[in-house]
Amino acid sequence: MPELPEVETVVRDVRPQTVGRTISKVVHASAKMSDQPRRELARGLEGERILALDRHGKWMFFRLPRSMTLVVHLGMTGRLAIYAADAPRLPHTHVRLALEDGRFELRFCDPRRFGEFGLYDRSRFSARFGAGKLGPDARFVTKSQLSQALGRSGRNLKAALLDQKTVAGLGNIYVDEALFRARLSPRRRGRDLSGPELARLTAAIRSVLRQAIDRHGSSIRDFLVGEGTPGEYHHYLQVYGRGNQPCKKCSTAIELDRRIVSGRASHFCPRCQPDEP
DNA sequence: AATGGCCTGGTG
DNA sequence: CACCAGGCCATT
Repeated sequence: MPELPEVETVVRDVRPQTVGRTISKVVHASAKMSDQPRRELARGLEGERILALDRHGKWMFFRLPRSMTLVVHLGMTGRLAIYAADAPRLPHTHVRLALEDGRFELRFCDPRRFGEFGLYDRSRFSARFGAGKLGPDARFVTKSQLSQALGRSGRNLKAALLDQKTVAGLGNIYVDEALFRARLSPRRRGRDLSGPELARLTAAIRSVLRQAIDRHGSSIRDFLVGEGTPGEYHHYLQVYGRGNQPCKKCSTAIELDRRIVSGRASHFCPRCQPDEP
């Protein structure tokens, strides 16, 4: 569930407390979380200064010296935050990194373990995240980038936009919200969109993400930031999670369809988002 | 391009 | 007890 706005919220929370600081000790790293044992993480991280924290889509990249990168993905249930070293630990806290004199720790907690916490060198990083692996970041995607990515796709919009190679950062919530705002059916094919429709989709993606970031993301289920402050954007969702409820624009019942992308719930207004242009 | 598996907490 | 949440990768 953490999508781009939630990850951006975490980045803004964690960045001032990590960038420029040194990782003094890998206090704990659970074996089940990654294929890298604690001693391997310790060898790569201890004594290193965090040079920058970047985000691309839902991925977080802590830049370290010598082209090393600490990669963090929150999966569905991941949480990343700074805590006092003596603060009680959440269940399923898989990694704890002591910073500077050890009074504070960066902790990674992930009950469902869909997330990732791993150290990459330059070659492993580019093999995984290099050219063509991730699409442009959704926050500032342009119409021409979307046109490039969708222009020849025979898949429907819902599937194409969920694919991180098309555009990076959208998940089930914000795809449904962006399509509603763009008045496009999730069943439409990418290659069938007109110029004005592509422009609408571009603007919808950017504006829904900007507004969600302004509200610190959506806190449905278990997403919380830092000390546990919830985001507020779930109060502004127009279609996600509103199956059978009236559309906020036209009062038609919002549809919930699991066949558009199998296994995924798609929420949309059949009147505001018609299948034919 | 479509599907299954990973994983576990919460709900009916 | 069955099922659902779902991002991402591997497989078909």
